[in-house]
Amino acid sequence: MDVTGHTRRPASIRDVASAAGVSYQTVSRVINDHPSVRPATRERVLAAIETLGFRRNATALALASGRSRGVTVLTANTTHYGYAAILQGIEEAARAASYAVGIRVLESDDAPAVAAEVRRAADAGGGLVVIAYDPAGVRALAAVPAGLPVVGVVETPASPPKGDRPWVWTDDRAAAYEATRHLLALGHRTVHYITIPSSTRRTAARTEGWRQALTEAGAAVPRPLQGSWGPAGGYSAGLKLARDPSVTAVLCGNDDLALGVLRALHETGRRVPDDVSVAGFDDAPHAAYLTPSLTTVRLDFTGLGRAAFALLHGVLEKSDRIAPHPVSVPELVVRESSAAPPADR
Amino acid sequence: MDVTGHTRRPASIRDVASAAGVSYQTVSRVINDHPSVRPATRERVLAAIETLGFRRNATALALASGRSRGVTVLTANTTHYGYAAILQGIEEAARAASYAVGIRVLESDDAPAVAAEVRRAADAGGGLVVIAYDPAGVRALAAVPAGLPVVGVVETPASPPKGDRPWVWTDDRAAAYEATRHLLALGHRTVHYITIPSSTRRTAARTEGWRQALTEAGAAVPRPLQGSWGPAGGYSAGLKLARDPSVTAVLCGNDDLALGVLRALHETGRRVPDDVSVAGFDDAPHAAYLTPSLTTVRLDFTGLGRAAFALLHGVLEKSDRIAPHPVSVPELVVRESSAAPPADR
DNA sequence: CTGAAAGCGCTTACAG
DNA sequence: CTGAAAGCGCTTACAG
Repeated sequence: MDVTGHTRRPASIRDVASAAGVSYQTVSRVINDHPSVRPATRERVLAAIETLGFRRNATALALASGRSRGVTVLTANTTHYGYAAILQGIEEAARAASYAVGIRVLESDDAPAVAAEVRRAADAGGGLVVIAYDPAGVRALAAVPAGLPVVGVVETPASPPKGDRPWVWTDDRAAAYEATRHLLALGHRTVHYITIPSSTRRTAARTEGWRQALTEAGAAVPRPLQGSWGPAGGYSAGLKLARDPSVTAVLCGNDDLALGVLRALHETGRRVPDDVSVAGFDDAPHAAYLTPSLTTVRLDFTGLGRAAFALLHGVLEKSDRIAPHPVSVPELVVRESSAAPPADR
Repeated sequence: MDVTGHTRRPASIRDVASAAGVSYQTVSRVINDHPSVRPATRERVLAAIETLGFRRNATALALASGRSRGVTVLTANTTHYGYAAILQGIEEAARAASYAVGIRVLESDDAPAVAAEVRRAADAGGGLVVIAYDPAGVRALAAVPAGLPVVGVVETPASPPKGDRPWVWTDDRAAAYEATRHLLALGHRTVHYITIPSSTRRTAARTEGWRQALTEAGAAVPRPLQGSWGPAGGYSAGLKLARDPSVTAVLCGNDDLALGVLRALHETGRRVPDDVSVAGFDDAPHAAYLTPSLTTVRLDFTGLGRAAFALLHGVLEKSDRIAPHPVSVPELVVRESSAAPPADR
């Protein structure tokens, strides 16, 4: 110790051992809650740990034991609402389980670049959670080498995942189905759809749900418009739709797209919901405060993140029964932006 | 190798050494770009690395060398725009420097809980970036033990930081001053202010800038209203202000607060900007797409995150000259939500 | 230019 | 119940 009270080098189990008058193996037993330690010995060790301010070196633990109590999240984005909320859920659950969480952004969706990022993520040790909502993420999930513990956060898959590589998802099909049904029930002849950027699969679950609702109602199925993740994409898609006077209802892949659509409709003089109804996905924090407030489908991304970590935790700890982590069902939230079409008024 | 082509245990430097017919120290020299290795030897080692798919074990590297090429970000939040953008900037810069980034959320601002989180963050090894925009963050920054490399992302400080514990910040005072001046120049008699949650200092820089602009103009200085980080706080503060017919200009601590204020004014029948002007801070992605589009002050949080990492990198690598990382100056962006007050029309 | 030794701070068998 | 040994995969001096 120097005069400031800080040890130059943190105390190791050997320091604790000599302070407590035991061998360092005994210290190891105490900090690992090994049963076969005499209570008196344990007390002495605990006291030495306290006075020396000992903290077990996580790096040495990882090297010696071969496990690292860490998750790395691989994602193409950290700021869009869905991604950010998933990350929040993962961090929450990881912290509760005393896991460290790392984050690595996939800047490119170029296959070799993605593969390199996956390798670097694996270098951290521990498990992986890959957010596979976009081409980069989908590629990353596919590029994870066998034997590496990984959970994918995916769009609703066409077929269930393999047992050792679990996935989590929200019920995208049901979400889109509900939202479309809501708009049709208001009297709209059809519902136009602006998508978030698609991952690899042409028949995304949301598109399916939307199409199914239209088909069941005998409504025409317009061609979906490709949007982006942010308001700008909704704005430009909205300008296109605004030129078509037959458009009376627009479903948007997320609330930020919807925000852009609202703006585009405003600028082109189409009133919402009087002339056009708009609905989104997510129920992001701002959805309720827009004017008009936004009809949307609430998706529990934070819960999804928690579930992803719980699954990963299960495979890492090889617990027999992985606790089923239900992700809440998408819930339609009707607000001001949806109403009957002009013809019905 | 088994039939699937995956080694059970990853190749170590000893495996590479025996494959290349050299000692493992030589392998260590090659992977560390040590100059004194004969080119022919280097080639053989490189070839063995390639064929065995060797990757240096980061954990062992950290344990043996005592440095870990990692940053842990300590923050009370990961989803609000400013926090998320800072995190994005840190990750970007860290990835470019081949650093791993960890994230740990401060759920409580209770002093012992914060101290515990700081200790756990330190356990990861490497450096720390603490986002000190709120009580939890401010406490965390103060609780970082001496000797641990740390950079604080802070509100504009009253006095400059110590040399070995650098801070970064945006010019909050100038930002608030500019926004307030803009509103006064439009003819408003005064500007009401809704704050984001204050950290410890009563006289936050933004409040100072706002007050200074008012005082210089000889305007009355109303009592600031306490908001939150999200739209809900802006909404309730906005309802209060809407009851006062003398309120014609409102400055909001961030764009999400402004969104809530817009909603409150709409619900109470006060038109923006005809009756009341509203301005925010941040220029978040949605600000330009709101109706009315939002006058705001653009703050470069991503650049701030990059700068924070650059500073940390400097102290970790003990480079003599820490590259000055300029954070761009706040920039007023005038949009539809601000105009002359009703009296002047 | 290259190799043999010691050690980073732990854990995991193996003794007693 | 407790201790002595070997080892996790590297790096850092120290030899030659």
